[in-house]
Amino acid sequence: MYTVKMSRTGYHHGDLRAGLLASALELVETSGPEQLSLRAVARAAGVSPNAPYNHYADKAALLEALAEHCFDQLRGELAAAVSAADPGDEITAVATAAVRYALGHPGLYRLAVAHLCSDNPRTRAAEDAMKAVVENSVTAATGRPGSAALTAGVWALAQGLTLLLVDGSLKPPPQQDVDEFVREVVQETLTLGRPD
Amino acid sequence: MYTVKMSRTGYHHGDLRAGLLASALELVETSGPEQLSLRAVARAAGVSPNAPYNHYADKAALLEALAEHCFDQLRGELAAAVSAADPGDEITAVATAAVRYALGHPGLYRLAVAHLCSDNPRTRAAEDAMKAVVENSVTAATGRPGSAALTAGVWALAQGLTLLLVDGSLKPPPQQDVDEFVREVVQETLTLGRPD
DNA sequence: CCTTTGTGTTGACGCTGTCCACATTATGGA
DNA sequence: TCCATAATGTGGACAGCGTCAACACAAAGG
Repeated sequence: MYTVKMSRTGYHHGDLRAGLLASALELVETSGPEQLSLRAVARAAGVSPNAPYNHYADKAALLEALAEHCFDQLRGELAAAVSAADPGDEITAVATAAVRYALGHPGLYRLAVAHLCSDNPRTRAAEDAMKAVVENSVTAATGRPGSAALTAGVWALAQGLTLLLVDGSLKPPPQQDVDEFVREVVQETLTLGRPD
Repeated sequence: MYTVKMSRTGYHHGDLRAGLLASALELVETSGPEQLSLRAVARAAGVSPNAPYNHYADKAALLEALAEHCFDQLRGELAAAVSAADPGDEITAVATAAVRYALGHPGLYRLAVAHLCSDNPRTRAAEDAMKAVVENSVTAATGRPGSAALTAGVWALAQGLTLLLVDGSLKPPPQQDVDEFVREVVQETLTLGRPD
C-alpha cells in the first residue's frame, strides 16, 4: 500500500509525518473514526505518545490532514469518473464514483464528513476542488454552463446519497447492485420521475 | 422551554432521565457535539458523575436518545410543512423545513447525523418515520405514488443540502434568503435545469 | 416496622489530549 | 573537523473522560 521512507535509525523515524498519516488511515478503518486516538496512532507508528506533536499541532490537525487526504482522493476519483463517462452520463458517473469511494473507505469518509465544520483553509480548498469537478460534470451533461443552484443540488444529492448509504440508513433493494441503484435514484430524481 | 417536574428532595432528583436529556440538549448547542461529555451533562443537571448510569446504560445510550429526539422533532416539522404546503409544492416544502430545523439546532443535528450509523431500533424507527413523510410529499407533489428510488433521491437531496448548509460547506449567495436558495436548488435539480 | 428496590454518591481505574523538561540526532557555519 | 543550534523523539505529569464497584439514602409495600 504505502512504501514510506522507512529509515528508522533507532531514534529518529525518517518520515514520521507520513507514517502517522498512514497509521491513522489504517486505524480509522479498522477501529472506526470515533475510536481514533492520537496515542493509538503514535503506538501504531511505533513511536512515543508525544512524538506526533512535532508534526501536527494537536489531534484536530491530524484529523484535518486525514480529511484533506480524503477529499483529495475523492476529487481524483470523481474527476476520473467524469472524464471516463459516456457523454450525457456525467452526473450519474460522479454520484456513482462518490458512493463507491465512500463505501470503500467508510471510516475515513465518516471522519471527513464529521469534521466538515472546521474552517481549515486547506480542507476548504480540497472541498472547493471537488465542487468544481461536480460543476464540470453538470455542464458536460447538460451541454450548457450549469447554474450555481443546479451544481449545488447535484452536489447535495451525491453527498446525501453517499452519507445515507455509508451508514446503512438507505439500502439498495436486494438483488440490485449499488451502482445500478445509485444510477436509478439519480436519474429519477433529476427528472422528477418523468421518463426522459 | 422545558418545565421538568423539578421536585428535587435534596437527594432524589424527581425526573433525572428527562433532566439529563434537557441538559444535554442545551449543552450540545452551546458547546458543540464533540465536547459533549457525560460528566458535563451530569454536572449541568446538578448531579454526580455516575447518576446518569441509573437511567442510561452508557454514554452511547444518551446520544441515541438525543438522536431519537432530534428525528422525532424533525419528522413533526416535516409533516407539518407538507400538509401546509401549496399543492405541488410539497417537495420544496420538506426540503426547506429540514434545512430550517437543522439550522435552528445545528449541534443536535450534527450529533444525530454523526451517530446515524448506530443500529438502535428506536432510532431506526424514527428515521423510517421521517422517510415516510418524505414519501408522502413525493406522491402529493407528483400526483402518483412515488417510486422507492425517487423517494430515496428526494430524501438524499434534502439531507445532503441540509448537511452542507449546516456546516457552512455551502452558502446561499448574498442577499438571497436561505429558504429561497433551497427552493431554487430543489426545483432546478428536480428538473435538471429545464424550465418546468 | 422493616425489608426490598430504586436512585444518587464516593472512590478508583485506565485511557485520553496536552504541557513540560530532557535526551538524542541531524545540520551547517567556523 | 568541531561545535552550536535546530529538529526530532522520550519520559513524566496533570486534568478530564467513561466506567466499574461499593456504599448511602429514600421510597414503597408487605
